[in-house]
Amino acid sequence: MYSIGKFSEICHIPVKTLRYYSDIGLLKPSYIDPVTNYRYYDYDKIQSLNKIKLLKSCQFSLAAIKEFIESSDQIQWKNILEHKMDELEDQREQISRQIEEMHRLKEQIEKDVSIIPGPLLSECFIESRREIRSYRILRFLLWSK
Amino acid sequence: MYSIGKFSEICHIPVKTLRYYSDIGLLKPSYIDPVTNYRYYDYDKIQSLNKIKLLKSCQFSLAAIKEFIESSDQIQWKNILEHKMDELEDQREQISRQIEEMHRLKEQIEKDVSIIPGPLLSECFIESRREIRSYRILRFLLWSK
DNA sequence: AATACACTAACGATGCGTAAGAGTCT
DNA sequence: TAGACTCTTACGCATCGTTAGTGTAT
Repeated sequence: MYSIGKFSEICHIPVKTLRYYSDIGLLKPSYIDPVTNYRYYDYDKIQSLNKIKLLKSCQFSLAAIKEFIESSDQIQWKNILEHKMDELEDQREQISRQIEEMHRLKEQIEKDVSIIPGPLLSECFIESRREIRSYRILRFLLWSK
Repeated sequence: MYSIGKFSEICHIPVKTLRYYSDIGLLKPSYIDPVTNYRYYDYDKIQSLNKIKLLKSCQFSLAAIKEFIESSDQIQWKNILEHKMDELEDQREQISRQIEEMHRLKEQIEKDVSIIPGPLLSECFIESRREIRSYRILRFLLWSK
């Protein structure tokens, strides 16, 4: 049985996090002293925590992780993993698009920092209801007060 | 001058968001009726909002966006963009790693769902202080109660 | 007795969504 | 006057970090 501090050390996880997991019922201590309320963790809680850390590293929410642990429906697992993988791939694509956008923006800014063109406001207005495409306008948006 | 509802429509942004931006001083209404507290927005606030949306789409926090708008130091901009791009690239890499991990995990689960090996607890313990590499153990962690 | 360790309670951060209840515009 | 619109206040979410004040183990 480890005190919360020892267990925290062993698992490389903040004490506060352990207390939080205890509070939300995600990882309950093996024993809680009824007098002092001190939390104590058994050896096999280490693997429970590892499971949580693994799922967290795959971006599952604590609520989802809790569900998984409580109901270990084997067929669900595959679906869940696949769904999460799709999500992650979407995220990756989106980030790629953001990076591209920033590249273009940076190039524009590097090319002529000094010139601040004044596009028609109506143009801005139109752009506001579509995707923003013109980097002349982008730059304007960024540099105008 | 647009009411908050009209402005929200024009800019395709929730009313609540506008109120929030107003509260934190990110996008102040052009005029606030001192009696009713109704917010009214001028035409040129559209571009201000576009600027915010652009920066938000690049994952800048509202606090950061506020700083940018308030202090338009031209040289800073390049650094900020570059720094943010690095951040985004790190994020993308991390997601890629997560996807890979999940692929392997899924394969393992598909290969033999029924077999739940029991690795030594000491092995788990060792793994807990390094990166988790063994997918035999991973699977164990996932499937054990 | 000193010191490290543990406890609870509560606020902070991020960016709004979602009521609830009341006043205002047209 | 009805109905749509707007206001403020406050809780909720996710995951802890960070005090603050107090009790406990060694």
